[in-house]
Amino acid sequence: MMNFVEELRWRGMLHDIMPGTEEQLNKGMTAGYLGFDPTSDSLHVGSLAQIMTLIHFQRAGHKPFALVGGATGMVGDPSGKSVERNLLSEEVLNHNVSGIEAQLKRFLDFDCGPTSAVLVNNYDWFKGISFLEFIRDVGKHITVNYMMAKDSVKRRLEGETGISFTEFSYQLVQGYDFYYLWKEKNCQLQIGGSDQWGNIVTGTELIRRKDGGTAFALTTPLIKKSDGTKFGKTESGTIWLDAAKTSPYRFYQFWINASDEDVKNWIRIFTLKSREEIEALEQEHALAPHLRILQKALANEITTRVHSEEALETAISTSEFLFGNGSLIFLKSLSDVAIMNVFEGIPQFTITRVEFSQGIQAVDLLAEKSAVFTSKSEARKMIQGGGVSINKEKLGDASQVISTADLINDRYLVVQKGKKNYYLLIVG
RNA sequence: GGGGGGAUUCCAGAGCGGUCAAAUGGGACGGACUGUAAAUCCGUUACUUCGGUUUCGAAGGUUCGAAUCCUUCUCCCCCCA
Repeated sequence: MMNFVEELRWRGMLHDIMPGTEEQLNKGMTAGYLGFDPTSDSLHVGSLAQIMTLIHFQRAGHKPFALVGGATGMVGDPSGKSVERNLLSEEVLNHNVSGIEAQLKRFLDFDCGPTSAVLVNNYDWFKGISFLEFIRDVGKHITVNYMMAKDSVKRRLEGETGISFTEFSYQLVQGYDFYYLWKEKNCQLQIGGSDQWGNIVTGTELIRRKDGGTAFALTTPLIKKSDGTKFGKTESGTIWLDAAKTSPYRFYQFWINASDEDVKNWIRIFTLKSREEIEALEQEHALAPHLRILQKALANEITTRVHSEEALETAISTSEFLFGNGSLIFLKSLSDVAIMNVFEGIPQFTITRVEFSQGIQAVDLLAEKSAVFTSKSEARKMIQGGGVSINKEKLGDASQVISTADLINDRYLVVQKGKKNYYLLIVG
């Protein structure tokens, strides 16, 4: 059985750990939990690091609880926030909780005997607790002085905007989660991101003061990018785990585009590859960096885990088609639905078949019938500059006539403005 | 209230009667190179049926001809009260 803490340590996934935690884990199977915030109906690549932590936890022979914050989500965690958050409606929250639960089920093993993962929603135990009960049974054990000393609270007290009682009490609510799971499920460890340390410690403190019990804490570092920008975001937005929000192709591209510097950290965090495997890959990568061996290894494993083997293959062939010398044969082999998938998020224009049937000059097609270009001269200039391709073939002449014979699957035309700007023209 | 300066094509900023669709720099976009990177180099950067057409704060005027001269208006900035 592997040593969980040691595993996190070499992967660079350990930020802070409470004394005694490692000893407890080495004693034998320990139950631990990690909470997910239902601020959206899907998890994103940022949450993926937490999921990986739980996967390692289970692989190390421990019992993971994945908690979805149906209750805490109603309150709002002030950690890392400089202003008061907007409350989500119950309806949205329920929707988000079920979306996240469905995703979490993919990653952990829920049927493997004693170390089976368990999914819990803190709303289940909070819904029965009255306000008076809570402030008598929980609030009594923690002083306001203690709560105010927390960084997340302190910063808000010093700031201009202040903090509502609701967000102020958040740490108690999360602290009670830990107490409840400790008491009812023998859950002795809470894992979280480094910003959660304060909240977790309130939990261990509550367990100590209320029942004289011992519980442990472990946090993972914030994932950084070498260029200083935020991890998990691109120009086009957050990278979600939900295929409907971020297509597997985009997801795959996100990892493929990792810089050499970042990929060395990320491959440790987001894959289950062993130290030896990773070091071997790194050596191979160093010999031929342009092959992007590390990025590919990372993207392949993670796309398969989050989506599927088939999704990965489509993502690879899509990437080859769009960036490499991928051929039209790939596109021609796809169904209409699959084509729409490949071109998801790419500007599309529809042209009537009548207009198209007698043939159309390239300039008119691109500037008049579609909005690839805003004017004909612009289109003409770029064609002359060698910057426009139709169906992967460079357009040599602006007056070239495009007709039905050029269509892919008798419906589509793939237009490229420069290398990276794709447009899909659909003849309908 | 008095005096002065300015408004130019995405931005900054030249031009001061024809040779100006307007220098130059930046940005953006394309090409080459490359690792779907950075740097570098090259090109494009009002519209067009390639004949022309509409642009230089707005409206008028002078002139064969105006971004450039005159008048009025609008808006900015500075100095003195």
